[in-house]
Amino acid sequence: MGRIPCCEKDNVKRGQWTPEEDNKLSSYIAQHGTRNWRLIPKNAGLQRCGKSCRLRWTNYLRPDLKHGQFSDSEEQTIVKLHSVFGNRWSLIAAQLPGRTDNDVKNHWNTKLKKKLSGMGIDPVTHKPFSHLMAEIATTLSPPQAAHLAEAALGCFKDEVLHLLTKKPVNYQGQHSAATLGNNITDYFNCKPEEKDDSVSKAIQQEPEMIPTYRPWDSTATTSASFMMPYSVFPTMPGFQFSPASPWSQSMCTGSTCTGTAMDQQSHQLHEKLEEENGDDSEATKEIRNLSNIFNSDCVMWDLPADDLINPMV
DNA sequence: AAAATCTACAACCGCACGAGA
DNA sequence: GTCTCGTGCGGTTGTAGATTT
Repeated sequence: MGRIPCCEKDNVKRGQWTPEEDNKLSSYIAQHGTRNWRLIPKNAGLQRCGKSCRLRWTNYLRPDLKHGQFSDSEEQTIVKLHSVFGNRWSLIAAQLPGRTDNDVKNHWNTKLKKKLSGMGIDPVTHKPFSHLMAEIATTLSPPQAAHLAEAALGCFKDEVLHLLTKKPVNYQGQHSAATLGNNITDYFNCKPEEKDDSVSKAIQQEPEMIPTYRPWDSTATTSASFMMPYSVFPTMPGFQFSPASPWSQSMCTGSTCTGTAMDQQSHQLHEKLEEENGDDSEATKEIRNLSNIFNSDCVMWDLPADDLINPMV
């Protein structure tokens, strides 16, 4: 025997709320409050389930709710808190005045999750994909690790193509990230039967390039040029993970991350970009944006307790 | 201009839990 | 202790509008 339903489903309206229904509900609650949701639709003259009324009120009609786009600081807060609490939307929303758990959840699922993925960060663990792969790879034999790397490459295909095509990489070096980018593009474009060899060839052709390339190097022009290699090829022979890419400064929780050194690198990168491209260039803005969103104080344990609107357990 | 696809967000569903009888 | 009820919560679905093809 299950629970009795909260209302008779045959007699209730479902779907979008009309302005008239909103008015009825709002004016009833203004007069009588929100006690006993089961009785509210009946007394307010609404053919709605009490639960539906409660959701409409809490997620949309409440006068203290904030409608509209999330600010950068709100997004930062969500990412910070999600890295600690996971999908505890109500906990996260409690720190954002005027936002509901539904708002936060929707924003996460539609925007922030993709944003993190596009930056090479696993939205579940908040670690760079490269760290996760490196961790997994330590338990695998070299052939298995190579297969894993290629499988991951396939997963990142869209993001990689976006990064590589959004801003043309313009670097005149034989051993460049751009060269690697071309090899990656070749990999995606080649026939399936050729793919087994293409990645390893790409790496073998540029073995000394990957560990020595630095984003603040004067030949670097875009974020795409250095984000890719570090995020996709950590398990490749001769490759050492560098925490220099913007997102790694805050989001990586591994032992390889050293905040002070990375702050300096980040600062150098900003200066370099501004010097080369101008303060308002798209590339500079993009780097600054990425760094600002996930700067070094973005981890939850760096948040001063006083900053929290509602105390956490 | 029309169809297809994508995006954002509102709404629903079912489960869990606490309070009170 | 247990049953019912009200509510909170997170996952999922539906859909309107925007964008792309």
